[in-house]
Amino acid sequence: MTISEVSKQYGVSADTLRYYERIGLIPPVPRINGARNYDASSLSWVELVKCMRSAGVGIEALMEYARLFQQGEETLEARKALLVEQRRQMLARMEDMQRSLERLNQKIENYEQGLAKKERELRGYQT
Amino acid sequence: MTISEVSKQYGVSADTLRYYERIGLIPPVPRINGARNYDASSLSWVELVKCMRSAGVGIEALMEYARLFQQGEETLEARKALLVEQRRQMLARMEDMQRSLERLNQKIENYEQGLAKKERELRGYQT
DNA sequence: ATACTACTTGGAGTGTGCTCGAAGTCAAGA
DNA sequence: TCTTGACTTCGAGCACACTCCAAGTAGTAT
Repeated sequence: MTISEVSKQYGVSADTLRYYERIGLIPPVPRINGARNYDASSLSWVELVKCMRSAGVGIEALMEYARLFQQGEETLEARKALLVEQRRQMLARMEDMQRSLERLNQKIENYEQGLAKKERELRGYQT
Repeated sequence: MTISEVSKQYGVSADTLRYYERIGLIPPVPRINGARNYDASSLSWVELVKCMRSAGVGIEALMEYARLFQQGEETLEARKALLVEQRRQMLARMEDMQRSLERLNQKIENYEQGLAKKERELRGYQT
């Protein structure tokens, strides 16, 4: 799969795909005549990175994960610990957002009440 | 309330508080001898902005909200529409995170199984 | 052979959101 | 009166995560 095909398929720009590989966030993608040829393994990396990035996981953590991965089996524990820590942070962010969402809902409700009140007043003038 | 007190209370740096006011994200804070003296109204702005920023609402949207607010009652509808749109985006982000979280949970579970298997193998060698 | 297209690398540039430094003002305490 | 400390403004600088550009190469179609 060429880089532009991957770009379309996953909604990640070719520049970003090259960037991710360059900084070691995705392990080296196999080449044909120098051009990237994404295989199943590379694609699963792309998918993972896209998924984690969209959930707010930092580049730094994903770099570390890819680095550990390429060091082999002895890093299984460390990788798991990294993922668990990222999950903890993700949950914290989600709880934060939940609170903000409730606050936002409350605010919108206030506006609805305010607007309804205003409308009643206007009707009062008209009728 | 002085800027440093607000900073401590809300966990937002004084620089950031000045920045928010400067770009119009928080309406002008009353002064005493030139120094900011946060009143209840300013504090509620700080709290709102902190809450929304932490949930990923962009500076641009909050600037627009503050701008509308300062234009008075005729912008009630527009303000509500803005909040509703931000809620929509916030929900979308949360759903995205939910999916990522599930993916992460699955991945962690895989590691747990892999590690358990490895441990069984090791025990096998030992006993 | 020539042109076209899609790819390559390396490095510089961009947008967002702060964060810091310099130079100055003001009120309180020694 | 002098110093100390907290504040002020303005503008520059920084971190993160891309995004773009220039110059070059390799396979394909005419």
